[in-house]
Amino acid sequence: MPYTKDHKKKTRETILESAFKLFTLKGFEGVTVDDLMSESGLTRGGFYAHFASKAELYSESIKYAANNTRLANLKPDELSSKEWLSLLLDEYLSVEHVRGERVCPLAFLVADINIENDQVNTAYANAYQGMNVAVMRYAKSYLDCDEQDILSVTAMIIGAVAIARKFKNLEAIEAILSACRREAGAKLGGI
Amino acid sequence: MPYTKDHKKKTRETILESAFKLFTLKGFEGVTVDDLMSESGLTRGGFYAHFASKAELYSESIKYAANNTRLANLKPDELSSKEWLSLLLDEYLSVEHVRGERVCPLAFLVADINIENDQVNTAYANAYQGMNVAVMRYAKSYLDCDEQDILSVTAMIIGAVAIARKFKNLEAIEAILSACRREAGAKLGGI
DNA sequence: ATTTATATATGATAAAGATCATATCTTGGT
DNA sequence: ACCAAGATATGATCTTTATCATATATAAAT
Repeated sequence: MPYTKDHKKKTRETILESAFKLFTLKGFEGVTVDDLMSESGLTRGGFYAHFASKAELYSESIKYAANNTRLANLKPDELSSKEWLSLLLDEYLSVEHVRGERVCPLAFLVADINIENDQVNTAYANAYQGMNVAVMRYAKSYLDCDEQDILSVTAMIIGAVAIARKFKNLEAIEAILSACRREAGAKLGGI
Repeated sequence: MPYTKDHKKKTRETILESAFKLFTLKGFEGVTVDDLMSESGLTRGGFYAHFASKAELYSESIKYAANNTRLANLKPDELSSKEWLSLLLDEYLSVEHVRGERVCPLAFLVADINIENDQVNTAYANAYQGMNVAVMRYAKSYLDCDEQDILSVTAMIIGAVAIARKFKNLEAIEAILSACRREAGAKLGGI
């Protein structure tokens, strides 16, 4: 038995992290298998030992990222509901997020266009639903709101970040972000 | 002088329309020059007589579409401000829109990923600003609102449509659309 | 009808990139 | 130290596609 027991699993996760980073920044077609493996310190040869195809990696990386956000994995009671939501909005609607320093696939891949690929779209749709469930849970704890309120907030913040990325002008970016920060905060009980 | 005077201009517009349709449905990388020209009833040969590159066509098609929407070109007084905005929201947040039967490039191309291409991003950013100016003009006529209100509404409806496209389930699509329809209507003075 | 500038089509080129077949390396167990 | 299973690298292959060079078609003006 060569290599340590979970060496391959570790490598797989390294690739998933590279994939998440590169795909969110450049999109499915903007990244080659060579790029992905270089980013992981490897070469293209081993790739197919880990994933059946580039498309499979793409959808897996969305799932992986959705399950590994800091905010989704806080210890219970580490933050109050209001603090959690407030932090979410602050981080989501930040210039750093738009610049890609830490990213959410929902905003970055919202229209990366492999529309025909069910696997990918389903991964996206599930991640979006997951986000709404999380937000809803926190919001319900102190606010009288329904599912529609939450959907409209998440659509807005995802839209805001995706749109803001198109701008080079920092003022324009900040205008979009702060507008949506204000509205989303108001909608979530004045946070 | 062969061909009628504006034959080439007409052809150019035909290509722009095909480009708009195909790019919005399939994204930049999802469409080949052959596809574009076939859709226009032509072949790839003539393409470079009209556009310097595929990327140039892409940004031109965004501009073209932004200037040729029905709602942007209504005769003055054909609709009241409230009617105009209400129609915008209804059409924007419709299942038909999500299905691609008539599309807005802002929602469909929001993250089509040629991030590095300034020409393309600038065309997008300008189209977005144009949309906000139009919405603002109508809203201001009967409502006390600021630029932030408008930005948050446009970010929301663009985000909603882009996200909804990822879903196959009609109920999920309608849930997102109607949630945002309600919020956007409320934000714009209860339309 | 012929000419000819203009527009379009056909075929070639060349590069990129996903995937695969084969070779080589790694390291836990002996 | 050595072996072998497991992991990774190297070097094709084959397809797709943007772009270009060249040939052909079109129709306004004569």
